[in-house]
Amino acid sequence: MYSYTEENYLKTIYKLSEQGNESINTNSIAEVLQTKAASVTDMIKKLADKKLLNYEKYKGVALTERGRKVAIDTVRKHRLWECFLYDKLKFGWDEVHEIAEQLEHINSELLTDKLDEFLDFPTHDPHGDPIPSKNGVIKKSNFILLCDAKPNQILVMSGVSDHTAVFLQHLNKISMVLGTEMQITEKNDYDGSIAVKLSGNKSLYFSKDVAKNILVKVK
Amino acid sequence: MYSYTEENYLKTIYKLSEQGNESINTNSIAEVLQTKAASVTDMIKKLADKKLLNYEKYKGVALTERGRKVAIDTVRKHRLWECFLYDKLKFGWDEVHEIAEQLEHINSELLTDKLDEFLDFPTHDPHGDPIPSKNGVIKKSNFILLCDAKPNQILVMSGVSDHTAVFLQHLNKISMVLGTEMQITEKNDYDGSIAVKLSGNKSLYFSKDVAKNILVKVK
DNA sequence: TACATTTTTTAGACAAGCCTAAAAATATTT
DNA sequence: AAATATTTTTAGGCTTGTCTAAAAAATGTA
Repeated sequence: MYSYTEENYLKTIYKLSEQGNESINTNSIAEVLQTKAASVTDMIKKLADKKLLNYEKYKGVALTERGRKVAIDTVRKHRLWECFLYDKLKFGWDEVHEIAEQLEHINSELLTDKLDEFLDFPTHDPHGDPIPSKNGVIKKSNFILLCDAKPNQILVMSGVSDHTAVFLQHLNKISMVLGTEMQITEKNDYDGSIAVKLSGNKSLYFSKDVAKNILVKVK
Repeated sequence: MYSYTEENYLKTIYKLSEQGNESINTNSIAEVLQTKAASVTDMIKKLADKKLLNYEKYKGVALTERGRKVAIDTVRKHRLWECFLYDKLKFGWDEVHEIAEQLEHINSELLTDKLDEFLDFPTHDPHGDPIPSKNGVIKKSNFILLCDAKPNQILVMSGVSDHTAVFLQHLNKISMVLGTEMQITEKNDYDGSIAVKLSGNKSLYFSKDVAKNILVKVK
Protein backbone atom coordinates (compact mmCIF):
# COMPACT_ATOMS: atom_id res chain seq x y z
CA MET A 1 0.00 0.00 0.00
CA TYR A 2 1.50 3.33 1.07
CA SER A 3 4.63 3.69 3.16
CA TYR A 4 4.77 4.88 6.74
CA THR A 5 6.30 8.13 5.49
CA GLU A 6 3.79 8.70 2.72
CA GLU A 7 0.93 8.24 5.16
CA ASN A 8 2.49 10.76 7.51
CA TYR A 9 2.84 13.35 4.78
CA LEU A 10 -0.76 12.87 3.66
CA LYS A 11 -2.04 13.05 7.23
CA THR A 12 -0.08 16.25 7.88
CA ILE A 13 -1.32 17.93 4.72
CA TYR A 14 -4.86 16.89 5.56
CA LYS A 15 -4.64 18.31 9.07
CA LEU A 16 -3.13 21.58 7.88
CA SER A 17 -5.94 21.99 5.38
CA GLU A 18 -8.55 21.25 8.05
CA GLN A 19 -7.03 23.98 10.19
CA GLY A 20 -8.19 26.41 7.57
CA ASN A 21 -4.81 26.94 5.94
CA GLU A 22 -5.86 27.68 2.39
CA SER A 23 -2.71 26.79 0.48
CA ILE A 24 -0.44 24.32 2.23
CA ASN A 25 3.12 25.45 1.81
CA THR A 26 6.34 23.50 1.96
CA ASN A 27 7.66 25.12 5.12
CA SER A 28 4.62 24.40 7.26
CA ILE A 29 4.69 20.74 6.27
CA ALA A 30 8.40 20.62 7.05
CA GLU A 31 7.81 22.15 10.45
CA VAL A 32 5.13 19.67 11.46
CA LEU A 33 7.12 16.69 10.23
CA GLN A 34 10.39 17.97 11.71
CA THR A 35 12.17 17.79 8.41
CA LYS A 36 13.51 20.22 5.80
CA ALA A 37 11.69 22.06 3.03
CA ALA A 38 13.87 20.39 0.39
CA SER A 39 12.80 16.95 1.62
CA VAL A 40 9.18 18.02 1.48
CA THR A 41 9.53 19.12 -2.13
CA ASP A 42 10.98 15.72 -3.01
CA MET A 43 8.16 13.82 -1.34
CA ILE A 44 5.46 16.11 -2.71
CA LYS A 45 6.60 15.33 -6.23
CA LYS A 46 6.34 11.63 -5.56
CA LEU A 47 2.86 11.95 -4.07
CA ALA A 48 1.79 14.07 -7.03
CA ASP A 49 3.08 11.37 -9.40
CA LYS A 50 0.90 8.90 -7.52
CA LYS A 51 -2.13 11.20 -7.92
CA LEU A 52 -2.47 11.62 -4.17
CA LEU A 53 -2.22 15.38 -4.37
CA ASN A 54 -2.19 18.21 -6.86
CA TYR A 55 0.99 20.19 -7.02
CA GLU A 56 2.09 23.18 -8.99
CA LYS A 57 5.58 24.52 -8.48
CA TYR A 58 5.73 27.39 -6.00
CA LYS A 59 1.93 27.22 -5.55
CA GLY A 60 1.54 24.77 -2.66
CA VAL A 61 -0.43 21.52 -2.61
CA ALA A 62 -3.96 20.19 -2.16
CA LEU A 63 -4.97 16.58 -1.61
CA THR A 64 -6.89 14.74 -4.31
CA GLU A 65 -9.91 12.68 -3.35
CA ARG A 66 -7.68 9.62 -3.15
CA GLY A 67 -5.10 11.37 -1.00
CA ARG A 68 -7.82 12.62 1.29
CA LYS A 69 -9.16 9.08 1.64
CA VAL A 70 -5.76 7.74 2.70
CA ALA A 71 -5.28 10.61 5.16
CA ILE A 72 -8.69 10.19 6.75
CA ASP A 73 -8.19 6.45 7.04
CA THR A 74 -4.93 7.07 8.88
CA VAL A 75 -6.67 9.54 11.20
CA ARG A 76 -9.43 6.98 11.78
CA LYS A 77 -6.94 4.32 12.77
CA HIS A 78 -5.03 6.75 14.99
CA ARG A 79 -8.12 7.74 16.92
CA LEU A 80 -9.46 4.20 17.25
CA TRP A 81 -6.12 3.07 18.69
CA GLU A 82 -6.18 6.02 21.08
CA CYS A 83 -9.57 4.81 22.31
CA PHE A 84 -8.18 1.32 22.78
CA LEU A 85 -5.18 2.57 24.75
CA TYR A 86 -7.31 4.85 26.90
CA ASP A 87 -10.44 2.74 27.45
CA LYS A 88 -8.98 -0.75 27.56
CA LEU A 89 -5.34 -0.39 28.59
CA LYS A 90 -5.95 2.53 30.95
CA PHE A 91 -3.33 4.86 29.54
CA GLY A 92 -3.70 8.54 30.40
CA TRP A 93 -4.97 10.86 27.68
CA ASP A 94 -1.56 12.51 27.72
CA GLU A 95 0.15 9.19 26.87
CA VAL A 96 -1.87 7.81 23.98
CA HIS A 97 -0.79 10.03 21.09
CA GLU A 98 2.81 8.86 20.74
CA ILE A 99 1.91 5.17 20.67
CA ALA A 100 -1.01 5.74 18.30
CA GLU A 101 1.45 7.44 15.93
CA GLN A 102 2.97 4.01 15.46
CA LEU A 103 -0.21 1.92 15.53
CA GLU A 104 -1.98 4.06 12.91
CA HIS A 105 0.27 2.55 10.23
CA ILE A 106 -0.71 -1.06 10.84
CA ASN A 107 -2.17 -2.24 7.59
CA SER A 108 -5.29 -4.43 7.88
CA GLU A 109 -8.77 -3.26 7.08
CA LEU A 110 -10.23 -6.22 8.93
CA LEU A 111 -8.24 -5.31 12.02
CA THR A 112 -9.53 -1.74 11.94
CA ASP A 113 -13.11 -2.93 11.59
CA LYS A 114 -12.81 -5.48 14.38
CA LEU A 115 -11.13 -2.95 16.65
CA ASP A 116 -13.96 -0.51 15.95
CA GLU A 117 -16.49 -3.16 16.93
CA PHE A 118 -14.52 -4.23 20.01
CA LEU A 119 -14.56 -0.61 21.21
CA ASP A 120 -18.29 -0.45 20.52
CA PHE A 121 -18.03 2.01 17.63
CA PRO A 122 -16.74 5.05 19.47
CA THR A 123 -17.55 8.46 17.96
CA HIS A 124 -14.79 10.46 19.67
CA ASP A 125 -11.24 9.79 20.82
CA PRO A 126 -9.98 10.53 24.37
CA HIS A 127 -9.29 14.16 23.40
CA GLY A 128 -12.80 14.71 22.03
CA ASP A 129 -11.77 14.53 18.37
CA PRO A 130 -14.32 12.86 16.11
CA ILE A 131 -13.52 9.44 14.64
CA PRO A 132 -14.09 9.25 10.88
CA SER A 133 -16.48 6.52 9.78
CA LYS A 134 -15.29 3.56 7.70
CA ASN A 135 -16.34 5.35 4.52
CA GLY A 136 -14.51 8.53 5.46
CA VAL A 137 -17.25 10.75 6.84
CA ILE A 138 -16.42 12.95 9.81
CA LYS A 139 -19.30 14.25 11.86
CA LYS A 140 -18.39 17.85 12.56
CA SER A 141 -18.59 18.73 16.23
CA ASN A 142 -20.36 21.94 17.22
CA PHE A 143 -17.84 22.67 19.95
CA ILE A 144 -16.85 26.23 20.82
CA LEU A 145 -13.79 27.57 22.55
CA LEU A 146 -14.26 28.14 26.26
CA CYS A 147 -12.90 31.66 25.78
CA ASP A 148 -15.74 32.40 23.32
CA ALA A 149 -18.56 30.94 25.45
CA LYS A 150 -21.15 33.10 27.17
CA PRO A 151 -21.64 33.31 30.96
CA ASN A 152 -24.50 31.50 32.72
CA GLN A 153 -24.93 28.73 30.17
CA ILE A 154 -24.22 25.18 31.31
CA LEU A 155 -21.13 24.07 29.40
CA VAL A 156 -19.77 20.56 28.98
CA MET A 157 -16.04 20.04 28.55
CA SER A 158 -15.88 18.23 25.21
CA GLY A 159 -12.40 18.48 23.74
CA VAL A 160 -9.06 20.21 23.53
CA SER A 161 -7.34 22.06 20.71
CA ASP A 162 -3.87 21.66 22.21
CA HIS A 163 -2.88 17.99 22.29
CA THR A 164 0.53 18.31 23.92
CA ALA A 165 1.24 16.14 26.96
CA VAL A 166 2.14 19.17 29.04
CA PHE A 167 -1.25 20.82 28.45
CA LEU A 168 -3.17 17.60 29.07
CA GLN A 169 -1.23 17.01 32.27
CA HIS A 170 -2.13 20.51 33.40
CA LEU A 171 -5.79 19.67 32.92
CA ASN A 172 -5.27 16.43 34.87
CA LYS A 173 -3.87 18.47 37.74
CA ILE A 174 -7.01 20.61 37.98
CA SER A 175 -9.29 17.61 37.33
CA MET A 176 -10.65 18.88 34.03
CA VAL A 177 -11.77 15.83 32.11
CA LEU A 178 -14.15 15.31 29.20
CA GLY A 179 -17.70 15.58 30.49
CA THR A 180 -16.96 18.05 33.28
CA GLU A 181 -19.84 20.54 33.52
CA MET A 182 -19.32 24.20 34.33
CA GLN A 183 -20.78 27.68 34.14
CA ILE A 184 -18.81 30.81 33.40
CA THR A 185 -19.17 33.24 36.31
CA GLU A 186 -16.76 35.92 35.16
CA LYS A 187 -14.95 36.95 32.00
CA ASN A 188 -12.08 39.31 32.55
CA ASP A 189 -11.69 41.74 29.64
CA TYR A 190 -8.21 42.85 30.67
CA ASP A 191 -6.33 39.53 30.35
CA GLY A 192 -9.01 37.28 28.87
CA SER A 193 -9.04 35.03 31.92
CA ILE A 194 -12.21 33.21 32.86
CA ALA A 195 -13.73 32.04 36.13
CA VAL A 196 -16.07 29.05 36.15
CA LYS A 197 -18.20 27.28 38.69
CA LEU A 198 -18.20 23.49 38.75
CA SER A 199 -20.68 21.15 40.37
CA GLY A 200 -20.29 21.14 44.15
CA ASN A 201 -19.69 24.88 44.11
CA LYS A 202 -16.00 24.43 43.34
CA SER A 203 -14.59 27.22 41.19
CA LEU A 204 -11.67 27.35 38.79
CA TYR A 205 -9.80 30.13 37.04
CA PHE A 206 -8.43 29.77 33.53
CA SER A 207 -5.92 32.03 31.88
CA LYS A 208 -6.75 33.00 28.30
CA ASP A 209 -3.98 30.63 27.13
CA VAL A 210 -5.74 27.71 28.76
CA ALA A 211 -9.30 28.82 27.96
CA LYS A 212 -8.58 29.09 24.23
CA ASN A 213 -7.52 25.44 24.13
CA ILE A 214 -10.56 24.02 25.87
CA LEU A 215 -13.54 23.04 23.73
CA VAL A 216 -17.01 23.02 25.25
CA LYS A 217 -20.53 22.50 24.08
CA VAL A 218 -23.64 24.17 25.45
CA LYS A 219 -25.81 21.68 27.32
CA MET B 1 16.01 1.54 19.00
CA TYR B 2 16.31 -1.18 16.40
CA SER B 3 14.74 -1.04 12.96
CA TYR B 4 11.88 -3.19 11.75
CA THR B 5 14.35 -5.05 9.53
CA GLU B 6 16.96 -5.56 12.23
CA GLU B 7 14.33 -7.01 14.54
CA ASN B 8 13.20 -9.40 11.83
CA TYR B 9 16.74 -10.65 11.21
CA LEU B 10 17.34 -11.18 14.92
CA LYS B 11 14.03 -12.96 15.35
CA THR B 12 14.76 -15.23 12.39
CA ILE B 13 18.22 -16.12 13.62
CA TYR B 14 16.82 -16.80 17.07
CA LYS B 15 14.12 -19.10 15.73
CA LEU B 16 16.56 -21.00 13.51
CA SER B 17 18.84 -21.57 16.48
CA GLU B 18 15.90 -22.77 18.61
CA GLN B 19 15.07 -25.29 15.90
CA GLY B 20 18.34 -26.98 16.73
CA ASN B 21 20.25 -25.65 13.75
CA GLU B 22 23.76 -25.52 15.15
CA SER B 23 25.39 -22.94 12.92
CA ILE B 24 23.01 -20.54 11.25
CA ASN B 25 24.04 -20.08 7.66
CA THR B 26 23.38 -17.25 5.28
CA ASN B 27 21.16 -19.20 2.92
CA SER B 28 18.71 -20.41 5.56
CA ILE B 29 18.24 -16.87 6.85
CA ALA B 30 17.72 -15.65 3.29
CA GLU B 31 15.12 -18.33 2.69
CA VAL B 32 13.06 -17.49 5.77
CA LEU B 33 13.22 -13.75 5.10
CA GLN B 34 12.53 -14.16 1.39
CA THR B 35 15.64 -12.27 0.43
CA LYS B 36 19.06 -13.03 -1.09
CA ALA B 37 22.19 -14.39 0.56
CA ALA B 38 24.13 -11.27 -0.42
CA SER B 39 21.64 -9.08 1.42
CA VAL B 40 21.93 -11.29 4.48
CA THR B 41 25.71 -10.91 4.51
CA ASP B 42 25.32 -7.12 4.42
CA MET B 43 22.91 -7.06 7.32
CA ILE B 44 24.88 -9.61 9.35
CA LYS B 45 27.90 -7.34 9.24
CA LYS B 46 25.86 -4.44 10.55
CA LEU B 47 24.38 -6.50 13.36
CA ALA B 48 27.85 -7.77 14.27
CA ASP B 49 29.12 -4.16 14.40
CA LYS B 50 26.31 -3.43 16.84
CA LYS B 51 27.32 -6.43 18.98
CA LEU B 52 23.99 -8.15 18.44
CA LEU B 53 25.61 -11.27 17.05
CA ASN B 54 28.99 -12.91 16.59
CA TYR B 55 30.07 -13.42 13.04
CA GLU B 56 33.10 -14.96 11.44
CA LYS B 57 33.34 -15.02 7.67
CA TYR B 58 32.13 -18.26 6.15
CA LYS B 59 31.44 -19.63 9.63
CA GLY B 60 27.82 -18.61 10.22
CA VAL B 61 26.42 -16.53 13.07
CA ALA B 62 25.27 -16.81 16.69
CA LEU B 63 23.34 -14.22 18.67
CA THR B 64 25.01 -12.44 21.56
CA GLU B 65 23.14 -12.09 24.85
CA ARG B 66 21.94 -8.66 23.71
CA GLY B 67 20.80 -9.93 20.34
CA ARG B 68 18.96 -12.77 22.02
CA LYS B 69 17.21 -10.32 24.32
CA VAL B 70 15.98 -8.24 21.39
CA ALA B 71 14.80 -11.36 19.54
CA ILE B 72 12.95 -12.78 22.52
CA ASP B 73 11.31 -9.43 23.20
CA THR B 74 10.06 -9.38 19.62
CA VAL B 75 8.71 -12.92 19.98
CA ARG B 76 7.03 -11.90 23.24
CA LYS B 77 5.29 -8.97 21.59
CA HIS B 78 4.27 -11.10 18.60
CA ARG B 79 2.63 -13.74 20.78
CA LEU B 80 0.92 -11.24 23.09
CA TRP B 81 -0.59 -9.47 20.07
CA GLU B 82 -1.73 -12.85 18.72
CA CYS B 83 -3.55 -13.43 22.00
CA PHE B 84 -5.16 -10.02 21.73
CA LEU B 85 -6.32 -10.63 18.18
CA TYR B 86 -7.63 -14.10 19.01
CA ASP B 87 -9.13 -13.58 22.46
CA LYS B 88 -10.43 -10.04 22.19
CA LEU B 89 -11.00 -9.33 18.52
CA LYS B 90 -12.14 -12.85 17.67
CA PHE B 91 -9.79 -13.48 14.79
CA GLY B 92 -9.28 -17.11 13.79
CA TRP B 93 -5.96 -18.72 14.75
CA ASP B 94 -5.17 -18.92 11.05
CA GLU B 95 -5.48 -15.11 10.69
CA VAL B 96 -3.44 -13.73 13.57
CA HIS B 97 0.12 -14.33 12.43
CA GLU B 98 0.26 -11.87 9.54
CA ILE B 99 -1.10 -8.97 11.57
CA ALA B 100 1.11 -9.78 14.56
CA GLU B 101 4.10 -9.60 12.21
CA GLN B 102 3.37 -5.89 11.98
CA LEU B 103 2.32 -5.28 15.57
CA GLU B 104 5.41 -6.96 17.05
CA HIS B 105 7.49 -3.95 15.98
CA ILE B 106 5.53 -1.35 17.93
CA ASN B 107 8.00 0.18 20.31
CA SER B 108 6.72 0.84 23.82
CA GLU B 109 7.65 -1.21 26.85
CA LEU B 110 4.73 0.24 28.78
CA LEU B 111 2.35 -0.81 26.02
CA THR B 112 3.66 -4.37 26.10
CA ASP B 113 3.29 -4.55 29.87
CA LYS B 114 -0.22 -3.12 29.86
CA LEU B 115 -1.26 -5.42 27.04
CA ASP B 116 0.10 -8.38 29.02
CA GLU B 117 -1.98 -7.32 32.02
CA PHE B 118 -5.09 -6.64 29.91
CA LEU B 119 -4.85 -10.19 28.56
CA ASP B 120 -4.42 -11.49 32.12
CA PHE B 121 -0.82 -12.60 31.66
CA PRO B 122 -1.31 -15.38 29.11
CA THR B 123 1.29 -18.15 29.07
CA HIS B 124 0.65 -19.43 25.55
CA ASP B 125 -0.43 -17.91 22.25
CA PRO B 126 -3.36 -19.22 20.15
CA HIS B 127 -1.08 -21.84 18.55
CA GLY B 128 0.16 -23.17 21.88
CA ASP B 129 3.56 -21.46 21.70
CA PRO B 130 4.87 -20.21 25.05
CA ILE B 131 5.02 -16.46 25.70
CA PRO B 132 8.40 -15.30 27.01
CA SER B 133 8.24 -13.46 30.32
CA LYS B 134 9.14 -9.76 30.56
CA ASN B 135 12.67 -10.67 31.59
CA GLY B 136 13.10 -13.08 28.69
CA VAL B 137 12.47 -16.47 30.26
CA ILE B 138 10.60 -19.05 28.19
CA LYS B 139 8.97 -21.90 30.04
CA LYS B 140 9.70 -24.93 27.92
CA SER B 141 6.62 -26.96 27.09
CA ASN B 142 6.73 -30.74 27.52
CA PHE B 143 4.64 -31.31 24.44
CA ILE B 144 5.20 -34.33 22.22
CA LEU B 145 4.29 -34.92 18.60
CA LEU B 146 1.04 -36.77 18.13
CA CYS B 147 2.87 -39.20 15.83
CA ASP B 148 5.23 -40.10 18.71
CA ALA B 149 2.51 -40.54 21.37
CA LYS B 150 1.52 -43.93 22.77
CA PRO B 151 -1.95 -45.50 22.42
CA ASN B 152 -4.44 -45.54 25.29
CA GLN B 153 -3.11 -42.46 27.07
CA ILE B 154 -5.42 -39.47 27.33
CA LEU B 155 -3.85 -36.77 25.19
CA VAL B 156 -4.64 -33.07 25.12
CA MET B 157 -4.17 -31.10 21.90
CA SER B 158 -1.74 -28.37 23.00
CA GLY B 159 -0.06 -26.85 19.98
CA VAL B 160 1.03 -27.07 16.36
CA SER B 161 4.42 -27.16 14.74
CA ASP B 162 3.14 -26.00 11.35
CA HIS B 163 1.79 -22.45 11.60
CA THR B 164 0.62 -22.00 8.02
CA ALA B 165 -2.94 -20.81 7.45
CA VAL B 166 -3.70 -23.80 5.25
CA PHE B 167 -2.77 -26.30 7.98
CA LEU B 168 -4.67 -24.37 10.66
CA GLN B 169 -7.72 -24.18 8.42
CA HIS B 170 -7.55 -27.93 7.91
CA LEU B 171 -7.66 -28.38 11.69
CA ASN B 172 -10.61 -25.99 11.84
CA LYS B 173 -12.44 -28.17 9.36
CA ILE B 174 -12.09 -31.27 11.53
CA SER B 175 -12.75 -29.28 14.72
CA MET B 176 -9.32 -29.83 16.22
CA VAL B 177 -8.72 -26.96 18.60
CA LEU B 178 -6.38 -26.46 21.53
CA GLY B 179 -7.73 -28.41 24.50
CA THR B 180 -9.35 -31.19 22.48
CA GLU B 181 -8.87 -34.51 24.30
CA MET B 182 -8.25 -37.77 22.50
CA GLN B 183 -6.89 -41.30 22.78
CA ILE B 184 -4.93 -43.07 20.10
CA THR B 185 -6.76 -46.21 19.07
CA GLU B 186 -4.54 -47.31 16.22
CA LYS B 187 -1.12 -46.56 14.82
CA ASN B 188 -0.55 -47.74 11.30
CA ASP B 189 3.06 -48.80 10.72
CA TYR B 190 2.76 -48.80 6.95
CA ASP B 191 1.95 -45.10 6.33
CA GLY B 192 2.32 -43.65 9.82
CA SER B 193 -1.34 -42.70 9.97
CA ILE B 194 -3.11 -42.55 13.30
CA ALA B 195 -6.67 -43.13 14.45
CA VAL B 196 -7.93 -41.39 17.57
CA LYS B 197 -11.08 -41.45 19.63
CA LEU B 198 -12.52 -38.15 20.82
CA SER B 199 -15.07 -37.54 23.55
CA GLY B 200 -18.56 -38.57 22.45
CA ASN B 201 -17.10 -41.61 20.70
CA LYS B 202 -16.30 -39.60 17.58
CA SER B 203 -13.19 -40.82 15.81
CA LEU B 204 -10.71 -39.12 13.52
CA TYR B 205 -7.93 -40.31 11.23
CA PHE B 206 -4.71 -38.37 10.77
CA SER B 207 -2.18 -38.90 8.05
CA LYS B 208 1.44 -38.90 9.19
CA ASP B 209 1.86 -35.44 7.63
CA VAL B 210 -0.85 -34.06 9.87
CA ALA B 211 0.05 -36.09 12.98
CA LYS B 212 3.65 -34.90 12.95
CA ASN B 213 2.49 -31.27 13.15
CA ILE B 214 0.15 -31.70 16.11
CA LEU B 215 1.56 -31.27 19.59
CA VAL B 216 -0.10 -32.99 22.52
CA LYS B 217 0.57 -33.47 26.17
CA VAL B 218 -0.33 -36.49 28.27
CA LYS B 219 -3.12 -35.71 30.70
C1' DT C 1 10.01 50.08 -10.12
C1' DA C 2 14.06 48.29 -8.19
C1' DC C 3 16.11 46.19 -4.27
C1' DA C 4 16.00 43.06 -0.41
C1' DT C 5 14.07 39.20 1.91
C1' DT C 6 11.78 34.99 2.22
C1' DT C 7 10.24 30.74 0.26
C1' DT C 8 10.74 27.04 -2.79
C1' DT C 9 13.20 24.26 -5.87
C1' DT C 10 17.32 22.04 -7.83
C1' DA C 11 21.68 19.67 -7.57
C1' DG C 12 24.49 16.55 -5.51
C1' DA C 13 25.36 13.53 -1.62
C1' DC C 14 24.44 10.04 2.03
C1' DA C 15 22.52 5.86 4.86
C1' DA C 16 19.54 1.81 4.94
C1' DG C 17 18.28 -2.23 2.58
C1' DC C 18 17.95 -4.51 -1.27
C1' DC C 19 19.57 -6.48 -5.91
C1' DT C 20 22.73 -9.07 -9.71
C1' DA C 21 26.97 -10.88 -11.27
C1' DA C 22 31.37 -12.40 -10.33
C1' DA C 23 35.03 -13.92 -7.19
C1' DA C 24 36.55 -16.53 -3.23
C1' DA C 25 36.13 -19.99 0.12
C1' DT C 26 34.33 -24.32 1.60
C1' DA C 27 32.37 -28.89 0.88
C1' DT C 28 31.69 -32.96 -1.86
C1' DT C 29 32.92 -36.37 -5.34
C1' DT C 30 35.72 -39.16 -7.83
C1' DA D 1 44.47 -35.21 -4.09
C1' DA D 2 42.17 -33.09 -7.89
C1' DA D 3 37.99 -31.77 -9.89
C1' DT D 4 33.42 -30.27 -9.26
C1' DA D 5 29.65 -28.28 -6.89
C1' DT D 6 27.85 -25.39 -3.40
C1' DT D 7 27.92 -21.60 -0.30
C1' DT D 8 29.39 -17.19 0.98
C1' DT D 9 31.32 -12.86 0.16
C1' DT D 10 32.58 -8.79 -2.60
C1' DA D 11 31.74 -5.21 -5.93
C1' DG D 12 28.87 -2.12 -7.92
C1' DG D 13 24.30 -0.34 -8.44
C1' DC D 14 19.28 0.81 -7.33
C1' DT D 15 15.36 2.98 -4.44
C1' DT D 16 13.53 5.51 -0.53
C1' DG D 17 13.88 9.22 2.23
C1' DT D 18 16.84 12.33 4.06
C1' DC D 19 20.35 16.28 4.07
C1' DT D 20 23.18 20.88 2.72
C1' DA D 21 24.27 24.49 -0.33
C1' DA D 22 23.11 27.14 -4.06
C1' DA D 23 19.85 28.84 -7.60
C1' DA D 24 15.30 30.45 -8.84
C1' DA D 25 10.90 32.34 -7.94
C1' DA D 26 7.77 34.92 -5.19
C1' DT D 27 6.88 38.44 -1.91
C1' DG D 28 7.67 42.69 0.66
C1' DT D 29 9.63 47.30 0.91
C1' DA D 30 11.74 51.73 -0.25
